[in-house]
Amino acid sequence: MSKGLVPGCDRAAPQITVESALEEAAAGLGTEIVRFSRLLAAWKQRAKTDGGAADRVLLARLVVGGDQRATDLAADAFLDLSTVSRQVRSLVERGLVARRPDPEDRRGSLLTATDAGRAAFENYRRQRDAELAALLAPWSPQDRADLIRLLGRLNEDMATRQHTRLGPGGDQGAAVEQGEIRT
Amino acid sequence: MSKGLVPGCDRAAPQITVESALEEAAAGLGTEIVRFSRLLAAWKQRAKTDGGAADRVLLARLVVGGDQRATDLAADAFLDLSTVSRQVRSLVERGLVARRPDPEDRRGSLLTATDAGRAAFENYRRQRDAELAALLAPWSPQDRADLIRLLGRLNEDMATRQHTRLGPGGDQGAAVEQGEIRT
DNA sequence: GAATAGATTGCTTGTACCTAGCAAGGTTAG
DNA sequence: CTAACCTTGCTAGGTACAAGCAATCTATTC
Repeated sequence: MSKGLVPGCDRAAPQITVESALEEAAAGLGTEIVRFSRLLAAWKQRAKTDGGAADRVLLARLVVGGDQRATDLAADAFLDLSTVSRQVRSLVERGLVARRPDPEDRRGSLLTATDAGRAAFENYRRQRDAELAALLAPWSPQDRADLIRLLGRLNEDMATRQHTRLGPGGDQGAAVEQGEIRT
Repeated sequence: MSKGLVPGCDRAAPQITVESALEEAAAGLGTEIVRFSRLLAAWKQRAKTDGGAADRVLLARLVVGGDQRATDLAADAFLDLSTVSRQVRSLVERGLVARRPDPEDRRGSLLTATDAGRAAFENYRRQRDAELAALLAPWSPQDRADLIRLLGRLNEDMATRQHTRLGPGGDQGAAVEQGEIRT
């Protein structure tokens, strides 16, 4: 298609090829993402009985990321602060998370995963990883590595867009470089 | 896990290396999947205002998969039939889906996407793909293709496990052969 | 330098909505 | 009659938005 360089439209031909390839890729990725989303929902539903569900993400952030304030958790998980507040209360009531006064700011508190919380998280993660390992077992090491790398990059890019949309939220690892969004 | 793991060889290292590599990959993938899940939820939340939310999946199935009964939709989406029933009612009330008596079984009805439903779905998909295209624009064609391919394979494997887990009486056949379908 | 009014930040609570499953019903088919 | 298909009532969970309280910061004034 892009070979015939007709004098009248030679400029547009390569452009169109590149763009249509991009659109095709976007459509394909969209298909896979929707499908993946459905599968994830079903998986969550199935794994709901053996413990809480949504607050696991917050617990995980506390275990692997260290003590944090609720605001940081909310920004990290793309959740409203009020939602995090409730989830944290539930976690505290179940003894998985403890509140501790922030020595630097007595308005809020620092959240810590208790030993029980760490154990619960490890238990959950072990089971999850076992299932994933069974899934990945027949894969080639190359494919495994590629999937993780590319999904990681997709996450990075999506998070950047999300944060850009929501404004500057707390962020720990990824240096999001967007201009100041004052006003 | 407890496979052969033959000791005594001059180098048992490769076995161990293989297993630990698999576990490491599973852990890495788990991390990325959890993160991706949160990002997807946030994205859905943000896109909630411009139309329905969850019933889009059912509408999509009807558009790309043709007329179906509610039971088939439920099996395909891993949802309870009652949930599908309600969502279908909503879709019908909004004029996106029409009921039509099944000529072969008057107990239920066949569901069809109306023209408005098709238009709504196309509109949604166009917008979704535009966002994804913007996201993928800086990617190399190789990375794009790889991500789609690997995510597709992950979906295949997960769907297989899901179906086998739900038992053979469930919904075999519906979600298996959707080669060219784009949802 | 101290006091303090106003703005900002951190979190909680009230409310409403959406999604989902389970259980109990109707209705039709075989 | 029994089984298949669908609907409806109830319940539960997760989430956002708005409103509000408490602690801190900033700036102005004396």
